[in-house]
Amino acid sequence: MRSRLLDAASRLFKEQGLAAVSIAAIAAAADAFPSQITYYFRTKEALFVEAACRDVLYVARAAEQHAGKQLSPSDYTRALVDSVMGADAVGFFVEAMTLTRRRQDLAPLVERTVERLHAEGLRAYAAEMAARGWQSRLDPETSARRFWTIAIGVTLEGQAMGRSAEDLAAEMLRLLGPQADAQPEATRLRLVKTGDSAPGDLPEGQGEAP
Amino acid sequence: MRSRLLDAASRLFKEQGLAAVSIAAIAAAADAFPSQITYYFRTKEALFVEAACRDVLYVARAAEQHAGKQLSPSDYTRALVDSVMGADAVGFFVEAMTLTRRRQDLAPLVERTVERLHAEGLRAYAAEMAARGWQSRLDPETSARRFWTIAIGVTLEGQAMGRSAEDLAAEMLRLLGPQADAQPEATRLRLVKTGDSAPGDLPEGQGEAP
DNA sequence: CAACTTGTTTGTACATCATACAAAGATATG
DNA sequence: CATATCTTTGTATGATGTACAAACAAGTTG
Repeated sequence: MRSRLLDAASRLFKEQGLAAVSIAAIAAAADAFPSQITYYFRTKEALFVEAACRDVLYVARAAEQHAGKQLSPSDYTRALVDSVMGADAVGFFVEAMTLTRRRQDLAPLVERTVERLHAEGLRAYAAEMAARGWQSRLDPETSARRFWTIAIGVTLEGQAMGRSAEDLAAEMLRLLGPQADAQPEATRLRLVKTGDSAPGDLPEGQGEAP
Repeated sequence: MRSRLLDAASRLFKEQGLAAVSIAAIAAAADAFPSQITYYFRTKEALFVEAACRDVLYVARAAEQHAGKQLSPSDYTRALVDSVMGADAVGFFVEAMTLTRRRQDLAPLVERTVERLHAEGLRAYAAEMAARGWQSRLDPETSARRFWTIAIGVTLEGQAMGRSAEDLAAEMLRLLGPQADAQPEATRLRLVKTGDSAPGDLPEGQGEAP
C-alpha cells in the first residue's frame, strides 16, 4: 500500500505540483483512504519529498546503464542528459529541494538523496568519462557534483523560459564540455589578448558545421 | 499600498516560503485587509511571483554597481556572487520559477524577469569581464546566461546540502573560471533557435480593474 | 483459549485558508 | 451635482490538511 501511494503521488505531483494535488486525490488514485497517507507518511509534504527522492534516484540509476554501450563521450553524455531530462525527475526533485528551505525536518532525506545520486549514479558516469579523457583532471566526485549542479540550473531556467528538452540537452553539453577540464583552483587569470568580443557578433555555437 | 504589500510579502515569503505564509499574515504585516491582496494581485501566487521578481531584479541591479570599483576579475565576480547570494533573492526567485511549472499564466512575468536580469544586470558584468580578458571568447549574452544558470544550480544544491555562503561563492567561481573560456570542440551542436519573441504582454504591474 | 500487542484500515471532526463577493467610502472628472 | 472608477471594509463559503477515534486483523504470549 505504501508503494502504491508513492506511485500515485509521484504521477500526480509530477503532473500538477505539490499545491495542486490534494491528499484526497492521491488516495483516490491509489484506491486508499486519505488518512492512510497521514499514517504512512506523516504529512503531504513528506510524501512529496519521498516520492521525488525515489524518482530521481530511479532515473539516475537507469541512466547509469548507458555505461555499457561503448558510446563516445559526447554521445554518452547526451544519452545521460536525455534520460535525466526526459523524465521530469529533475524538476520534480528541485521542487522538493525548495521545500526544505522551510521544512528542515525533510532536509536529511534530500541530502542523502543527493549524496546517493553522486555516489551511485553520476560517479560511474564521471569515471567513465575520465577514462575516455573527458575532464580527465577532475576527480569523479567533483565531476559528478558538477553534472548535477549544472543539470539543476539548466533544467530550472529552461523550464521557466519554456525551452525545449532539446535545447536543455544542448546547453548541458555546452556547460559540461571538456573546456571545463582544468584545475578548479585556477583563479590564474591570464590576461588574454583580446581583440574581438563585439557584442552581437556571433552568438556562441554558431559555426557548427565543421 | 501595493508596494507596502509587496514589501511585507517579500519579507515573509523569503523567511517562510509560499505555503507557510497566509495572505492574512501578509495583510497584517502591511496593515491592510486580506481582500486587498486579492484586489491588487489576483492570487497569492501572483503576489509571490511578483515579489520574487522584483527582489531578484533589485539585487541584480545593486550588484551591477560593483562595476565602477576597478576590481580584479575574480574580486569582481566574488563581489557579484556575494551580493546575489547574500540576499535570499536567488532562492526566493527559484521558488517562483518552480511555481510556473503549474501556473503558466505567471510564466511571462518570470520570463521577462530573467531577460531583464540578463540585459540589465548580468550583461554589464559579462562585458566588464570580457574587457578584462575573462571568458573573452564568450559573447556577453552567453556569459550572462551562464552566470545565472550556474547561480541557480549552485544556490539550490547548496541550500539543500546546507552549505555556507562562502562555499557557494567558491563553487561559483570555480564553475565560472576562465577555464570555461573556450569553444567546446567535441560538442559542436546545432544551436536551435531559441530566440522566441516575448509575447506582447502588459507593461509593468497592472492595477487590475474589475 | 484469552489477553495483549502491533500494524492497518475506516470514518469523523475541526481549524485554517484562499478566494468570491457585496457594499460602502473615496476621488477625480464632466 | 452627477457619474464613473478606484479602493477599502466586511462577510460567506468551499476545500483541505491534519488530528483523532474506533474498528479490524493478526499474530504472540501466558
